Amino acid sequence: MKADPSSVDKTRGAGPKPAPVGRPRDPRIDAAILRATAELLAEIGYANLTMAAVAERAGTTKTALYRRWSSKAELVHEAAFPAVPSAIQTPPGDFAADIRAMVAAARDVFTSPVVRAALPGLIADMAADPELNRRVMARFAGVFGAVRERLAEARDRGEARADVDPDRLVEAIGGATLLAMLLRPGEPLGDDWVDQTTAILIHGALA
Amino acid sequence: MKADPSSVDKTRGAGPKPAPVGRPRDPRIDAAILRATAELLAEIGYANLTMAAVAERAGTTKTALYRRWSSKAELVHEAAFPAVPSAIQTPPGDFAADIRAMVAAARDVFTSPVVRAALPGLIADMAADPELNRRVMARFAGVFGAVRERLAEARDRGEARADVDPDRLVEAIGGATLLAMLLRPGEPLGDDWVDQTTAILIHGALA
Amino acid sequence: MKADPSSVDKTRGAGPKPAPVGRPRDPRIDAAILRATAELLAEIGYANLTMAAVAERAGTTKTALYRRWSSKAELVHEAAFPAVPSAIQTPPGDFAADIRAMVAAARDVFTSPVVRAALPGLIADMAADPELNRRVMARFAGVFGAVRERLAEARDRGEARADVDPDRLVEAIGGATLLAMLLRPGEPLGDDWVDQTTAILIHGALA
Amino acid sequence: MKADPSSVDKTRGAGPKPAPVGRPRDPRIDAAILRATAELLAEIGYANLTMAAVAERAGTTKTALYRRWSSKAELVHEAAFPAVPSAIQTPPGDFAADIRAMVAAARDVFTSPVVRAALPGLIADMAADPELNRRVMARFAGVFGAVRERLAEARDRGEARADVDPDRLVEAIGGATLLAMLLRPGEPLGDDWVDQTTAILIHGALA
DNA sequence: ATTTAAACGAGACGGTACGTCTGGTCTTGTA
DNA sequence: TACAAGACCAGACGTACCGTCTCGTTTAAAT
Repeated sequence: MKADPSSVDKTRGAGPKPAPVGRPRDPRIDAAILRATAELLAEIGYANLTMAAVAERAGTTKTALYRRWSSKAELVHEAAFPAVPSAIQTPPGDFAADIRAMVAAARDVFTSPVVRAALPGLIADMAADPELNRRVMARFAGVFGAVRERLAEARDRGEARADVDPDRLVEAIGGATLLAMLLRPGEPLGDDWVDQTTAILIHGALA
Repeated sequence: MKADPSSVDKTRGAGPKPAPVGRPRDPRIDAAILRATAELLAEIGYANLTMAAVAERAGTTKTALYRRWSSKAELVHEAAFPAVPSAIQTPPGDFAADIRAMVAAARDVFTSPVVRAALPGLIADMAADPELNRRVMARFAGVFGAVRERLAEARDRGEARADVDPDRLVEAIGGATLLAMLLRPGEPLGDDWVDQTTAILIHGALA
Repeated sequence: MKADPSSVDKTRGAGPKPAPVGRPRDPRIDAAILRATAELLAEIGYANLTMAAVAERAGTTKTALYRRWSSKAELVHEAAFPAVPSAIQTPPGDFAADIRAMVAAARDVFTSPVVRAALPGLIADMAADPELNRRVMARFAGVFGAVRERLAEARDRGEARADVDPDRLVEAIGGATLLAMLLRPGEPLGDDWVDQTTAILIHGALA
Repeated sequence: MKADPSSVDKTRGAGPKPAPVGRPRDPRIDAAILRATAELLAEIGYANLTMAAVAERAGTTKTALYRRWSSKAELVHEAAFPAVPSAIQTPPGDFAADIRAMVAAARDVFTSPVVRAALPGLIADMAADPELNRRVMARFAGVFGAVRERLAEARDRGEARADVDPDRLVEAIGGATLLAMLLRPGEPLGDDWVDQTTAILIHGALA
């Protein structure tokens, strides 16, 4: 569905020369479109965002948008997740701190104004378009890998329970954050929320 | 937003008599619409479902739909959640069993074909419409209350940790299930998935 | 290509009852669209006329236009030729006067501001769409018949040459007028033009 | 409007030397474009002809087209009328034969497959663009002059009626042919058509 | 041999109209 | 009053084409 994969794998070493022919795309237009999309998402939300409005605010035209992204969903997911943190920013050696950092990181990503505005609509589009689903998920591959890695290290140190499946852990962290965001439209998730959620994920609900 | 509350609480005793005048609604039409909506959701998904198509399959017209539901979202959420289990179906006294039952119940609700097809679109609409959000959430009030109740009982018995916030627990259970459903389009969530998720929520990730 | 033939043959006696069901079309909208089209043709010409602009001026929407006419060309031909004179307005018995009347009538039709603006574009569309061609020509069937009739009468009286083919006569009258209109953008065709053209058609160029 | 007049009057002696510097144009490209335009006109018509398609078939690019012709209409009129006969091919001294030759010449020009396909669209564009109108008409200046000349000679010999205006005669000949072509899409105009039309223009319709 | 200026292939760009689709409302005639 | 049917408003959709512009490359003539 991607109109042009070049923006994804610009420097994919498929050959010695990609031989770019014809007028090159204006990178300022790419940036202006993404910025306009992010602004409009925060201002009017996903449902009210139109390609024409994005084009107008970016100072370009619909044609230029569709040359780069094949649909509103493709554009939005790139504008909403320009960079997903692929590494956990805490020193290793303390698994409890790792989990808290993961929860906080998930909270930070999901409650940014742009993501809050984009994600519900994106979820709907992803459910209807497997290819889009795959592409969005690819953005989070780094996070998933980092969780998996920290969990393996903690297990080696004897810090983590052996029966904890990394995918289940990701689902629990990400799912709790996602649902909390959806249930509290407009309200932030404070550090106390992070603490409470972390407590359950670390010690469980049982005494 | 509800066009007519009568289909929800037909005999709400607000007064002595609502004085029904004119031709009464044909209840077969209500049923046909809901059935057509559920079928189409499973077949073509939320985004491709149109009110006109629902009307056609139900053998009626758009007018009849809008007389009963004020919007596509209102119709779909009623077709997708005809009945949400409001009580936990396990005998009390075993909090671990309670949690597993909750996870399994969430899994059962979220992975039914109709809910799978409807929920992503509903999430998008709910994010844009607080009133709809409120109405859908009301359907789950019973579940939330049940979780809260069981947790309180378990805490009284000393079975549950005192610092477990019931809202966080609901978010973790529902969120993990929701995200798992979204991440595995078309694939079921088996009993092993329930077991693994339950393990984390009961004992936590730490050794 | 006609979106709905009902506006053409509203009372075609195909059966005892057409049984009109559903909300009927608002005839004021038909009139407003045709009026807006004629106005815009005269103001900005065929090429610059857009369906959206017609809809806006008519106080309605594009949907309503396309429900009635399947394309810009279909709409314009109906707006440009609301009524083509189907009879010659001179007393019979003088074939020279008949021809002059025909030339003057052709001049009147072709040099009206709306027809002047519409015809060039219509000619282009007709060449690309045989069905449209047929429909436009049908509007002139009455004129053609009238010419044929007057010619036959004149021949019976011995006034007209026996070898004059009626189709050739129509082509000469209409063609000369059409070309004169095309060659003089914006300029009128006066009575002297009618006299000169009539002279050739009556007496020929030879002495 | 002409992008570059060089293709029309390459050696216009406006100055001592135009001093052609830089890479000269490839004349094979001029030819290929005109041939591709003529072919596509005959195949898909004026409305469906796009500059991109012409470029592709000619094995070149849009840039090369616009370097030579400033618009689709400019290109088409040059492809459709590569050469208009500027003189009448009959021996002088017989005005009736002159007229028949003019009618036949008009028929030959207007019914060639390329002109048939191009003219309706050109008429539309000419009506909207006076400059284009002027340029196309200039191609027919020779024909007009020839008619005028023959008419003057015939009048001097006493063969032609004195009140015949040459412009009216041109309009009658050209107009009748144009309209006949438009009214018979795809059908040829035979010699009998020429005879019948000539008869009216020579002797008139009156007995 | 080098410079220069324009032609060339390729394709992005702004602009604009197209005809379609959907959501949700309104207006008929009939039951 | 419900109902079937379908017209209505409003507005986004994605496509297509026009004519311009900007690259990097090639080709001749002038230096």
